[in-house]
Amino acid sequence: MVGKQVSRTERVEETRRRLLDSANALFYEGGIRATGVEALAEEAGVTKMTLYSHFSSKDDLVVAYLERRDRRWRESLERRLDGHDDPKEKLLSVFDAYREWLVSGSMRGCAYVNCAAEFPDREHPAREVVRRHKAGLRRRLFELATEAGCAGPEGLAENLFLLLEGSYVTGALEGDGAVIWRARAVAAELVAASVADGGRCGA
Amino acid sequence: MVGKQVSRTERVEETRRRLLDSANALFYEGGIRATGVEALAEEAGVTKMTLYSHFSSKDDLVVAYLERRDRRWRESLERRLDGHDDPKEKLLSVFDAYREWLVSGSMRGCAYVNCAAEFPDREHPAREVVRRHKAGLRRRLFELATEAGCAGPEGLAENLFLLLEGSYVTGALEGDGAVIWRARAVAAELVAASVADGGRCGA
DNA sequence: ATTTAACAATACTGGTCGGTATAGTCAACC
DNA sequence: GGTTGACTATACCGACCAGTATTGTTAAAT
Repeated sequence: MVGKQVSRTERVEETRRRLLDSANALFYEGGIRATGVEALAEEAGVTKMTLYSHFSSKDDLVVAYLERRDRRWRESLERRLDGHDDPKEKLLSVFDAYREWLVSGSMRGCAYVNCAAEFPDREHPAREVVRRHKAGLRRRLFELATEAGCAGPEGLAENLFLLLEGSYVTGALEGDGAVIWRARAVAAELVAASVADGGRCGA
Repeated sequence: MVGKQVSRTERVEETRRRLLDSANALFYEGGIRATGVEALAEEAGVTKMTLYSHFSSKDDLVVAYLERRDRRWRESLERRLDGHDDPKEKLLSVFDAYREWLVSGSMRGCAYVNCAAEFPDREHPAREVVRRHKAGLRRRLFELATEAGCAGPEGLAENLFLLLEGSYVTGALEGDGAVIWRARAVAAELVAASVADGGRCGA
């Protein structure tokens, strides 16, 4: 019946984690601009003052939210990739990961595309996170395409990237992740062509 | 030196047009939520009261803005299509139209995707316009694919749709429309394959 | 020439926003 | 066991928001 001793830093980290959890839920589902700091704090079970003792401003929290979401997405993707041996399957399983990521959430689409829609200013700190996220995905696709022995891996990676973006956005708009399967099928054709004919396909 | 006589209905239509012009500029460039009705009215050179005599609410204006933008996009697209005879070129020129539409504006991306990002509620009246817009593009692609004699025109149209969405979003994020050319190149491969092998490509 | 209606000008409502100030509570820490 | 600091509670700030009410003014319509 004795409550476990909790250190101060543990408490701080726990509070910060809850705040970021709330940000992830409310910012993603309801939009960033539409979500007030008051609602954020309440969802996290803390007061606004506590929020501002962890983050210097709402923008600061927005950046932290996007960065953590990016980190979690990468981890989720890598776990998925680890489940495959064939490099071509790995490459295509990115589509499966995206579909599951979309369907398992509230189907609000790409947090980074949404963020760009809400913050037109390209110099906004959040937009830098958006660029990093997209660059990260592109790089990973390029690595996977290279490992799969695809000819013209940059071009192929770029084409797969476009299919991912298009199907993710569309899936979100319609509330149906099935369209990502279609994109995957097209991607499979592109990958096959890239292996077969020396990368003539759009490279 | 005699000012031209202007009828009352002409004046009303002119005012409404200016309001919609302002909405098109400010909503698109700065985002809908971030743009206040006061700023809208000022940009149009009228007062807020006048705005509310033309539109019953901001949402009402948002819907009108999206609908007019959709109408104009369709007209612009059809003009582009009329410049081509070969049905396969017509199909691919949709990509050119999209690229020019993106580059000629303020590179803020798809107004409908942005709208969906700003209004999470799928029942919001603006979201209905978004659905109509996307459905319209899909239908047109299907018609063009059919006219081009592509096998499996529904599947091909869907694939081209995904490439358009992906490249348009990406072009907007990066502020560079060139990526749409890449999507066009992939689309050309898909179209060629669809004509050649009876629609095996992702259909 | 009178009526009518689209407009300007302005002030206002009630609400929400991001962010701050102040005072007090409680448990980990040394 | 006293000190520290993470936290609560609450009130507040100025700014902005969507939308309304009121009172002109002007020019087309009749």
